[in-house]
Amino acid sequence: MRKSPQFSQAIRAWMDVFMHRSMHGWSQFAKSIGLSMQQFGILMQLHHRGGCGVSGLSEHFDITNAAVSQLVDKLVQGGFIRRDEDLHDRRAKILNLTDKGQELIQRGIEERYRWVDALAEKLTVEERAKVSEALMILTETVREEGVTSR
Amino acid sequence: MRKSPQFSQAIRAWMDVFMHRSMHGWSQFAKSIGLSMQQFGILMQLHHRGGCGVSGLSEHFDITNAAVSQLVDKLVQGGFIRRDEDLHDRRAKILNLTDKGQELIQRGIEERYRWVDALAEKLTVEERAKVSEALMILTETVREEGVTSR
DNA sequence: GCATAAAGTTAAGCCCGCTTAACTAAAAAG
DNA sequence: CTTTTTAGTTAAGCGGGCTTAACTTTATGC
Repeated sequence: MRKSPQFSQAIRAWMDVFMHRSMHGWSQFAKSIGLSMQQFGILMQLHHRGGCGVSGLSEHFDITNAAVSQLVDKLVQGGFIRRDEDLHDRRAKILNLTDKGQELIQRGIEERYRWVDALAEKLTVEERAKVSEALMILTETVREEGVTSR
Repeated sequence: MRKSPQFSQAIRAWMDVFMHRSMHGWSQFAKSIGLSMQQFGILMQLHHRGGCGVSGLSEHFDITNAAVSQLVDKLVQGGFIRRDEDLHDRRAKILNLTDKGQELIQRGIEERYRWVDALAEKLTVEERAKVSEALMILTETVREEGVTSR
């Protein structure tokens, strides 16, 4: 327990506050546009892993291909995603966000950022600098080291 | 746009990484103990706003009292929460986590913290100090100012 | 080439969450 | 004291997500 209780304390407090806001915010947003969290989750996943097949999603969400296929169906009908052909494997489909899908996610992200920007305005210039540096450190560390924890 | 693009950049990058991990982690955890996200959400809400009535929850989640009542039913049957009497208003119930419920949430939170602790170990001592300070600043700001964003 | 495996879709069926509507019980308003 | 409001529950019914099972189409291994 010598690994800096202060650090643990700090990051846990922040997680509490942040998670709570974000989770609620996302689910409100999804509901506001008439999407379930699962459907929205698929859009999010496509947003930041880029196009992938049905199997990729079913693995990530730990549900069957059939389930994904059905969810995808609704999203295709809604015009949020496209089923593109895979040129190298004619069995496979590559799922991609349409422009409409992209814009939607972008809008959601912007909304989520708003309170954080409001937060920024309460900080002094130095505080902002400190926070920026710290978050960059964290983000880099996660990305580089790929802290899996799984 | 003069309000520090660097700050925005930093916090957005972190949000991306963090949100993704956390959302996924929570839903896996809920599923692993056989609870839906909605049910789990109720437990979470009770966990950190403390006991409250049915109406409080229905307002927060923006669903009807009937829906909450039914969800609560399952959680009561599962032994996660209790319907206590309100001494000042005999119509009302006060919903509280049981010990089992408390432990469950606590365990979930601990699991969520694990990857963040793993992350801490990749940092140098100075980095940890910087990050601690920054997160304390953020958390305090949110809590004090109550940045609502709503 | 032929058997087997893999990617995806479709349909039937189940459970779940949610809503509306009808109801009970208690508090507040007059 | 009666009327109206408020807190909560119950039941019927709808739509959604997920699974299993059966099927089509394309790749792969021998």
